[in-house]
Amino acid sequence: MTRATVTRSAVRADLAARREELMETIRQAAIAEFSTNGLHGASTQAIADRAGISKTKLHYYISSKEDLYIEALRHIVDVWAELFHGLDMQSGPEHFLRAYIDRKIRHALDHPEVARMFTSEVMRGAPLLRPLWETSRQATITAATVIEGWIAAGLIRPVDPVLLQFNIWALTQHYALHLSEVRFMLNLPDGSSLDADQIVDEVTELVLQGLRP
Amino acid sequence: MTRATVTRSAVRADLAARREELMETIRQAAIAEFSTNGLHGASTQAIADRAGISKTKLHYYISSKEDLYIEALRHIVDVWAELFHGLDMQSGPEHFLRAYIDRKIRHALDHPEVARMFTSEVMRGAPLLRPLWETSRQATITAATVIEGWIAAGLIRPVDPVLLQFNIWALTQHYALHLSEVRFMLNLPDGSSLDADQIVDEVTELVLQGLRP
Amino acid sequence: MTRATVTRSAVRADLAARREELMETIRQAAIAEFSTNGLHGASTQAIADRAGISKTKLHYYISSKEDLYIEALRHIVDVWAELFHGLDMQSGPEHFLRAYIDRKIRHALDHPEVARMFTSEVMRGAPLLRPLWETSRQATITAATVIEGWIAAGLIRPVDPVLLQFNIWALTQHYALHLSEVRFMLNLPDGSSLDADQIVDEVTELVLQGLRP
Amino acid sequence: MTRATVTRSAVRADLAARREELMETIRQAAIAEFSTNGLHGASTQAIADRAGISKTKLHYYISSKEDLYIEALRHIVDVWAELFHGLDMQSGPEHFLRAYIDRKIRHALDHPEVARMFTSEVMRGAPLLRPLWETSRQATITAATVIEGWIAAGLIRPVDPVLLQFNIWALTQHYALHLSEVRFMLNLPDGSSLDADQIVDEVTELVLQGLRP
DNA sequence: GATGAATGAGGGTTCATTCAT
DNA sequence: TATGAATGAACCCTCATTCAT
Repeated sequence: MTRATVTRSAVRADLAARREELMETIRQAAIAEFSTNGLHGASTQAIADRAGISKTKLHYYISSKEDLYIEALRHIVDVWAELFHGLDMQSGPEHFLRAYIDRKIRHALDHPEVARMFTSEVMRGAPLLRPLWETSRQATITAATVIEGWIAAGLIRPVDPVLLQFNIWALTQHYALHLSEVRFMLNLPDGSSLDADQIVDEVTELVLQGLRP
Repeated sequence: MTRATVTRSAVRADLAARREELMETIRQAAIAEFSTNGLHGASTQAIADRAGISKTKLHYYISSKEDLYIEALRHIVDVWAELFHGLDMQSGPEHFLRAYIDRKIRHALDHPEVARMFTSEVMRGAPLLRPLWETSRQATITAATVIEGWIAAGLIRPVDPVLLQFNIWALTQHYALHLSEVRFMLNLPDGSSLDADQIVDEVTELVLQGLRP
Repeated sequence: MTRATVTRSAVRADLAARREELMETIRQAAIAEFSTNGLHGASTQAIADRAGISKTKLHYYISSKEDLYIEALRHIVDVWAELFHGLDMQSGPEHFLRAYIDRKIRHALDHPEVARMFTSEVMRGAPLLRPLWETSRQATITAATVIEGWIAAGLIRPVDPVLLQFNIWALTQHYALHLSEVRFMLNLPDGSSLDADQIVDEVTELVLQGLRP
Repeated sequence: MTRATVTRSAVRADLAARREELMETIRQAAIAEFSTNGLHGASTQAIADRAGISKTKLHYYISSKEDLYIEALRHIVDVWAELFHGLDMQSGPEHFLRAYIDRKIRHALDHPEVARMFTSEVMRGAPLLRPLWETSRQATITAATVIEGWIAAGLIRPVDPVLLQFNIWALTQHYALHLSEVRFMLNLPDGSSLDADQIVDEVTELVLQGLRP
């Protein structure tokens, strides 16, 4: 390799890194805006402002608002899938559910915009999320089978294995979605964060006790 | 009263009735649009279309989009308050929770747009809902006191009385908010309705079992 | 009819008239712009300026730029069809062609933008004109039959009856399309009009002599 | 000359050739786009796409869109001048006109974009073509003198010598400009080519017969 | 010579709202 | 009460062009 080649490829790598960094900034800004105002309610101007760039520059990096929206959804789905990679349902209901609920609630409270954007899309009827959902459906079915195994083994009482998943999902997402309501009812100041430990505890106990055979 | 007076006041009453009827149509249209696209994403044109009137006529009957939004929120809060008027917490946890969960889930599944618009506003930080929330906060506190009584009486195991309310809220709202997701995961057709009986059962059992002392 | 009814319907008629007048103004402005810059090159701002209204107002009266363009094309096709309603091919080639060429050239020179917008669309491949062309095709076929009759009767020499129509079309449109070129080559000032009489004469003679059996 | 010099100048010549080749590609792409959408309607992006290069690269090779447009016009004018270099009007009207019409129509049908771009500019009023037109005007005047000689010699009937040129121009350009219309009226498929022989024949006969003394 | 990044101006169109009758 | 007309601001996005390397 000549020195020029080295330099050039180094420059190229640098450009790619810069670009990726900016794309990440844009994605975060987009998720924040979309989670607050929805696809139609969010403006590219607001996203650009939040990302600290001009609207023109934003449009240089995305192909369209809808595309950015879809890309963000895809990102969310990927991140959630990754979040539970290490968890093993074979370890039994108690161990698994403790770990799952813990991880899920903490992640939701750390990134409430993510949960909100997702729910916002689902509330619209999920027209743009649907193409990305097949994997989730498979995962749901697989999990249902395992849960049925738990029931058969007498580890938990008989429940509908799919509705159980929805119920846990509801409990673990709720605090991120309704942060403003929870804060208001608890008389907490606006920017304050909730007591994640306590929420994890309460939800975990409710579920585990609720499933006891 | 002269005959003319009678006639005139009858006409006036008729007009008022017509007006109220139209306002109700507009409110429903507004809730449907706001629940789908949020405050910023919903257009007065779309609301007018849904209500079957012209945009100009819509604006003749409302003072502004935001005002219509607030009015709809107020309506939602009122309806929910009314929904639980007959329920008596003094009847004990089991009886009360069975009735509450049943009524709440069925109402949510019958009017999913209502739950969605509410959550949409909450996810935004509830800027316009806050002024209407004081009553709810009082109700939450009152309910917490009753729950603490249940705990003291050994009717349920010790839990945080406010988080319990949130958890129940989460479980009873979730199916209305995430209808499209639930349908997708269960492979149900698009317009289909869920099995309310089953959901009520599963949620009720989870909560009651989860609270057993 | 009550007086109020009279007044109201009079007002409505007035509004309709105003509207039609404005639509005509807009159409003329549109044809002028489209003939100069084509569909893509013309801006709604320029059309609005030419019509003496704001861009917003223009968009209140049209549904889209493309729609306005199509509407203008339709108008052109209709006007041309009407232009030759009175002419009777049964009167024989000489009489008919004299009248046709005369009317066509004068109309083209009086409304050169019309001919230009049409040719502009045809040069693009006529994607938006095509749906409006079926009638013209039928008319071309009908005319071809009559011309074949002329040939059979020995009134004109044998020619291809469709190409003859194109050739006449070419000769009668050319001066409107290429006004600027003709003016330049003849050293005429910019706004000047051509000697229609002379052009009609020269073209007529060329065609009639050219067809002599 | 040293060997290094040879090499260097060879490289330079190669570069120049490459450059000229690319410029030709760009010019063709430009003519195609300008002929379809006009100066304002054509985008440098579309031209770059058609030329198979990036927009940035295109702008590296041209100074501006308008300049490219002018350069293309100049090219067209030059090509047309060259096209008739070999033709000698002194050979008399029949021989000359047969050759001219033949060459003109075939060239137009082979390069319809060229004829279209030219007419597009003329229809706009030829603002950018005018500076390139002086030579054409001289040629027109010269040709008119020759034609007047033909008339004086009784070779053709008396006609206006300039309008005759326009009429021939009209007939020989028309089929290239209105290809889509001709195809439609003749029910020919979209990409099909016309029967050049027949068109040349028909136009030639019309003109020669039309000029017979 | 070549290329990714950037930009101010402008593209068509819709917005919530007000005006005029 | 009701409605067509009108509007300034904002919408998403593309434009021709320049910058920086």
